[in-house]
Amino acid sequence: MQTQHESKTRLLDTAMQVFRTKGYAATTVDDVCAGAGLTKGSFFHHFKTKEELAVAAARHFAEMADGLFSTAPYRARADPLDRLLGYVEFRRAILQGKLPEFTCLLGTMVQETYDSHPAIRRACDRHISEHAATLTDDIAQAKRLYAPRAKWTAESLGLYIQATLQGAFILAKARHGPAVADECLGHLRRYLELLFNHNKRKE
Amino acid sequence: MQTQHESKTRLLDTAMQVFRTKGYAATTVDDVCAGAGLTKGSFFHHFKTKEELAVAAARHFAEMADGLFSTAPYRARADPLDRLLGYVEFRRAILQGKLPEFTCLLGTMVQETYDSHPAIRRACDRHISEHAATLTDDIAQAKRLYAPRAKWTAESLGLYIQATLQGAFILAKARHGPAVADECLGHLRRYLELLFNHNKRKE
DNA sequence: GACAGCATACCAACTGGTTGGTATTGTTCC
DNA sequence: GGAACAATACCAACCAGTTGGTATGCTGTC
Repeated sequence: MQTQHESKTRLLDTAMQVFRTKGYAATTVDDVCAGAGLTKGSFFHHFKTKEELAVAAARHFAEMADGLFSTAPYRARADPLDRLLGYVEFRRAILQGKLPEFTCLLGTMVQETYDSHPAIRRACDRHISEHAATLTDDIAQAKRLYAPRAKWTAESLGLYIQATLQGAFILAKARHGPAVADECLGHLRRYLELLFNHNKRKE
Repeated sequence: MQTQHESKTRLLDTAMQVFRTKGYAATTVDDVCAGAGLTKGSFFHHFKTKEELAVAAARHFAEMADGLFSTAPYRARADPLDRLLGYVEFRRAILQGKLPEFTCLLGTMVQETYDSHPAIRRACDRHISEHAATLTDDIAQAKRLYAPRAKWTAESLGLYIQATLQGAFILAKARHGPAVADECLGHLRRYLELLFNHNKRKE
């Protein structure tokens, strides 16, 4: 009962890590098996194909991220804009770890697979969109309070934030370090502050 | 004389296209050969390894992009901020084509190779940074004119613009269409307008 | 201008190793 | 005893790179 779940979870954890380091195509099933300390026989008992593993890993990653952000301290703040800015700062704080630890599995995989593996593309799309959607409530509330007449939608801003994060990760990979990403998130924060008239707030 | 250059260019053009569609690891040397209408013998005459092809393709891509942007009509505008906003709008206009036509080879390749192929990572890093640097002059001039006291640097804003573009491409791939990317660039434009007090300009 | 000498461009067939996936046989837990 | 899980052994397809060779120039010399 536990072993079954544990083995599958171990495969998914390893897959997440290896996919984020080498990408989908370059990671072999053996890589994942070795990382999880299992053999191929076990692997193909849990997953029909490598593609199925990728789809499951995308879901696994999304669940992990969901747990991380929904319980983060900034979530307790009263003001919706504070929560939104808290999200960005929390993202910045995470940048301290190693590259494969803070980058996004979904963005990494969808780049290679969007044309050749529709199932993976769909999984990545759904989970990115769902994560972006976790921001829309706060954005909508903040908009009502601080920028009620603005023309943009809460949904599009949520996606823009995701895009900036994904792009920041790419630059961090290119530079082999998180410093650029931190600077990018600084600009993102400034954009949000300008959008919501952060300076004039509460005066 | 002509044949030699033409074959190599054809290999590079094909590589650019296939890499952008399937990523680095998933494209085979045979893919590139078939696309270029050549054989492996010819391929390995021009490139020692597949990795060397990737590095050359990155350079090829950067040269192509350089030609495209340096001759674009918006470059002729007198005001530096107009040129900067022109760049963003030009990027939006390009989104009309198919996905492998407007996405960035450098961002795509570096995601998969940053940890396993240092030479490719370095090439991508250099060409992304160089492209970002083509914006810094305009940004610095615009800053002097419209936001002289701002704390951010021209260089970091250029990189932020690149990050946003890269992220917009990822979302476009996930959604299998450029609409999201267009919305993202709308936000990016708004950020630039807010940063440079675009509304109050020339008053 | 013709011919030797040489480098470049290209090709078809092959190789050794890898990879996703399968078949079969235990093993463990209820 | 049977269902879930895991290990070993194996395979056919694939892939980066090699080999050995041909064709096409280009250069200098007489």
